[in-house]
Amino acid sequence: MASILVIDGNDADRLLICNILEREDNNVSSEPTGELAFRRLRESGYDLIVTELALADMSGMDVIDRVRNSADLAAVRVLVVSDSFAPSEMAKALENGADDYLVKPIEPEVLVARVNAALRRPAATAPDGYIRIGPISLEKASHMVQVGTEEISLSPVEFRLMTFFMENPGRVHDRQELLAKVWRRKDGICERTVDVHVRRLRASLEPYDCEHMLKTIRGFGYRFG
Amino acid sequence: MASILVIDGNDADRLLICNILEREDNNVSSEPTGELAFRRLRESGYDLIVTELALADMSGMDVIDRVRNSADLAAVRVLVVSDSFAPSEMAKALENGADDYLVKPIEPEVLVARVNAALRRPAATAPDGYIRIGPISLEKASHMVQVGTEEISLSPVEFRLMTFFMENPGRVHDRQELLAKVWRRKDGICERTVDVHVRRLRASLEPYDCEHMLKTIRGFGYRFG
DNA sequence: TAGACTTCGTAAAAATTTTGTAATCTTTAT
DNA sequence: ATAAAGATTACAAAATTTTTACGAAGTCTA
Repeated sequence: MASILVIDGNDADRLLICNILEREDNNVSSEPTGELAFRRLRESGYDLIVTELALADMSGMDVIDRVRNSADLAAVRVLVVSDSFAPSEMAKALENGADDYLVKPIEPEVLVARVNAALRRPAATAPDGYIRIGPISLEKASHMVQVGTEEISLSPVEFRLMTFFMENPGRVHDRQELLAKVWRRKDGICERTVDVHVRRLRASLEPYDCEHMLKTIRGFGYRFG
Repeated sequence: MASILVIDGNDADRLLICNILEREDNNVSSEPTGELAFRRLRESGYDLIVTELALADMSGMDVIDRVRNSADLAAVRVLVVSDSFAPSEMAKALENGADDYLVKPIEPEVLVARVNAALRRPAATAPDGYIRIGPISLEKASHMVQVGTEEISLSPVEFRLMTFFMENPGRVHDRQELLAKVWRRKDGICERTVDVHVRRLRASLEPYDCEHMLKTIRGFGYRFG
């Protein structure tokens, strides 16, 4: 179940969109204007925003910009809905960082498919590579990992492993996959090595009671999140 | 500059797509059939594939599946192009892991915008394998089973058994069938073992009053749903 | 450049969980 | 009431993961 925020000044459209998404078991809220929407975004976390392009107080383009330029909203997907099918407008929205662009009238099946596709994709990381999951935040550029407000120091392999987990949270990764994606080699390293590094990562998280975020899925591998 | 592979049996369309993408400074190759395309994929790396849905030797859907199920092609984006605008077809393609779905005739500006957007985003992932029956939901990707809102933890065999039941609900399965499909062996294990595992599964569901979903069909086997 | 320190992969012991079976109750159908 | 089928329980072997330890290789510093 995903948290979705719908922004549309047109009451009928807004309700329609909300209804469709609620039927799919999502946690849906909605606002008619950009300002109200951002107030809501500040209060609680959302996975995805569906926004009309022509809002009363700002353009959907502004919504994209503000979301994409805010580090803690980097993971939020933005779907733009527009009355007009103008290729140049679509191009601009997508270039600015929208995840998709739909044209009204809304086809329920299409909306659902596009929303789910956007949600299924791994979360985009901000340009500076800032990722945040729960109390843990990681910045690729500065090679920094924080738990809560404290910085923890990780070795190179540990950092890459942590990055991989944070970029792909919530799914199981078997040891082979981790060796391939984190160690960048399919063979030559024994699988137990992964265990040891997971152990070391957990040890780093332990002082902050976060070691439970790295779960063992017996018989398969590990899952973070 | 991105490496792009265009797959389309229709020569005119294929050339058109190639032309549009080449104008954008991409490194474009093309093939008319799926087999030739995969031979090429094996030889050199690509960032993105644009494939027609109806190929001569395989469906575009097969292209998606093969790409998504191959670890070394995980980062490749797949854009599907189709003659027909059928919401259900689009939904299926996106669900299977396509990154986007375009409808012919191709609008150059739209194609370019969609391609660039797909390249900018992280690649879509293989389908989740999310199943939901009544209050129970199961997600293969995360290896997670929830009853209502609570996560329950299952052992490997229990998870496989649960998955099998949820993928084949409402049907009776005799013990031989379960041993063959869940245990992947026809012999060597006594039938009573199934009983024990069913018991364990029920025990996990019991706290949520869901054990009745796993019914005993006396003389035949078990049925879930 | 030597020495101190860190990191990394492996191996092996220890701890833990899983799993198949057998033995013993319970239930059901006739 | 009785036999057949299923449910429970307990248990020990097997499989898997965790933890510890260690030497080689790489880095940094003085």
